[in-house]
Amino acid sequence: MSKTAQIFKAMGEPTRQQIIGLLARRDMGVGEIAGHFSMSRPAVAKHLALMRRCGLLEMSVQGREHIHHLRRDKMHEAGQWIEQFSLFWDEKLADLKQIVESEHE
Amino acid sequence: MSKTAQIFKAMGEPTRQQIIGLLARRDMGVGEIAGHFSMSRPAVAKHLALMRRCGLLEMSVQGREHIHHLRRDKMHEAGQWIEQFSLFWDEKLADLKQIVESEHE
DNA sequence: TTTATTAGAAACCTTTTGGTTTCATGTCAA
DNA sequence: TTGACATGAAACCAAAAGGTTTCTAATAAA
Repeated sequence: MSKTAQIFKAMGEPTRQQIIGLLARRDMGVGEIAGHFSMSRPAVAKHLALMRRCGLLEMSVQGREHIHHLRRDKMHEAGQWIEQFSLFWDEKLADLKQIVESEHE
Repeated sequence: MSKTAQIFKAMGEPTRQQIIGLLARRDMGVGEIAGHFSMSRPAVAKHLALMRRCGLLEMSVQGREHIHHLRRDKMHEAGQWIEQFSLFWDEKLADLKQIVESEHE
């Protein structure tokens, strides 16, 4: 599976989207993150592990806390995959069409 | 599940990413799309149905063919969800910090 | 009006996913 | 050093996902 597919899969789940929302504000340990959800801490920990595996999160051990940090650059990478297919190229192709047509005037 | 989560889930699977790649070039019927894969046509049809349900694809019946069309605007919408958390805000917050600090000079 | 083509629907199967509980480990603090 | 705290790991479970085959329904073409 491609790198972007993994990141999209990571972002395509409500709990993980909320985790992104939390970590966008500031870095947090596993316990604090889990505190925002009604599910068990191990459940949240598994989401974090998945997000780490695809590079979306980074972890640093500080004493007994495992601080998680959002890799915004990885999110941006996924965003660029989208833009590759997005409206952008429609416009570029329309421009190109115009250029080619104007050459025949 | 949020709209964007559904779209990310749709884009977070290799086969569906390839389908996006195909439909980015031109609209296609189910059979032609399935022709690009080694799996059965019903399997591909199920992927298409999922992508339609979340609004990523649009279908129009032309005779006995069901033509599928990529909704680039929906992709772009998902892209905007990403940018909301992306590098953008880091810069904005840095700017804001500078403004606040300069007011105390 | 048969026959071939194009596709959706249903039933079924296996693997993955998202959750649980329980247990083990490392770290801080009394 | 003993106990409380923060976390990971493992075993387990139900539901969802991704695939298959078979059957049915339209439409086009002979």
